[in-house]
Amino acid sequence: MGQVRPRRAPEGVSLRSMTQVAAPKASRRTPADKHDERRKALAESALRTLGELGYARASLREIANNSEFSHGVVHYYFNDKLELIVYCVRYYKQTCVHRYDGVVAEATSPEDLAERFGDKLVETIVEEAPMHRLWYDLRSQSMFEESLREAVAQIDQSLEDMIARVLGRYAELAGVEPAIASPVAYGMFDGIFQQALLGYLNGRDGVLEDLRARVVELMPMLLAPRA
Amino acid sequence: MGQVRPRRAPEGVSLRSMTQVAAPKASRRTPADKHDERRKALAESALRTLGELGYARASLREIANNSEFSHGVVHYYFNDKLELIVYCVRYYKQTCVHRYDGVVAEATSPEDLAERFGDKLVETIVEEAPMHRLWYDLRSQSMFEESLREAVAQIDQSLEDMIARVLGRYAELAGVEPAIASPVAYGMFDGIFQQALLGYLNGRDGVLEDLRARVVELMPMLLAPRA
DNA sequence: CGCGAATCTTGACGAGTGTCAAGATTTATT
DNA sequence: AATAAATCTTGACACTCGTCAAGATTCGCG
Repeated sequence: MGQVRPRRAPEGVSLRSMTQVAAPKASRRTPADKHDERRKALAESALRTLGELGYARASLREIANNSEFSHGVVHYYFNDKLELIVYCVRYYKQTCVHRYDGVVAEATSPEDLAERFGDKLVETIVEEAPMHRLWYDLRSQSMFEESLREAVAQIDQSLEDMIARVLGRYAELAGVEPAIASPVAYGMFDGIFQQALLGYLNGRDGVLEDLRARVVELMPMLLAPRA
Repeated sequence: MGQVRPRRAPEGVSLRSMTQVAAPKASRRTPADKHDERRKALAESALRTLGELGYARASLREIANNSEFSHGVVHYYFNDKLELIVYCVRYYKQTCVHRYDGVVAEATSPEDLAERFGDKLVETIVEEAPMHRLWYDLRSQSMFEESLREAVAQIDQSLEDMIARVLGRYAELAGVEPAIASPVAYGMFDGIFQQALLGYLNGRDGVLEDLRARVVELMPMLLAPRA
């Protein structure tokens, strides 16, 4: 009786599926890969609904309705709602972490980097506002829900690392050291980004231009004075 | 049929109850004041539960259970759950806005002000962490729930004004102008405060000392260089 | 094809939710 | 003290939720 279901990922996201977006072509399609692909497809579909309604208001039925699946299938691929949502946000945040890799690689001067960085920040607000508010929703929920904290802490760390790469390259191009440690830089940028996101969702005019200008204005202040 | 209940505050919080904490002693106790006092008592009680469980998980029954009221009375003083919660957060945030008035008034030097400010920030995390996470919860929810945005925007504005007073006095004591506009300053401080709050709730060591140090380190960077 | 495993659908269960109304109780007023 | 208004309790209604299990369907391999 019971225990009908086959093996499941023991917890969270399998290592392979998190560290590698595209499956290697070596083995054409193992059943384990199929399972992971299905999870991703479900996650991508769920992300739309989650980004629209947020964590608390997005029911599993609503998520399933806006997808090609039925509401029961969720429990086939995820142990519970929390695991689904953590998987979704992790899956999405994977791309966030590398959003500015091009900026870091291609910038030719400090000023150039600052402007490209500001542009990208504005761009992602316009194109992915629902995803970002979902992330802030999840992070806020983690302040109440103990079981969310580990995943949130990991994502936060990877975002901090991303900011550290941007600021590090910026300082390198300027030939100086950053004046502040990366946690501080991340906290600051996250704060003004969140502020801009909220303003954007509120329909306030000028928030995007302001964000861009603030980033460009702020970056030079984060550099140590020349020796 | 229906419509049994007497007059209600048409929406949100009455002006008098928001702008004045203690009722004037002129009229000893008008029935309207009694009504407001009861709302405040209910709000204070609700804030405990809301700070513990957050917006979505705190049911009206749970809120009432942790108070001297029954669950039905909520709808006597508030039109719905949303109105109650907005009232609660507004009620609490009133005190936040003036938390640093003493710091601004008593500081004798820029360094003194920065240290007092850092101390106060640390203090409020330790003493009122549940209230702060409730605020961040509500603000995140406002990204999804249109009807929360006006209240959130007002509170955000009053917090920005508070930061502007702190930074303005700091610059005044230093004899220079601030290098950044107040929205930027608010965004930054809010970001690192939120970061510290999250770390504190995660039980990470050193977050409070870090917050204090970061504020003290950051403040001088927000001043324009001497002319 | 055939058979077992994997996948998916369907329907239900129980718990919990916001809301509301009818009546009990308290308070204020005359 | 009597009457009306204000306040509070109680219990219910209609609904949604996450979860789960039993059965249907599809898939993959011999």
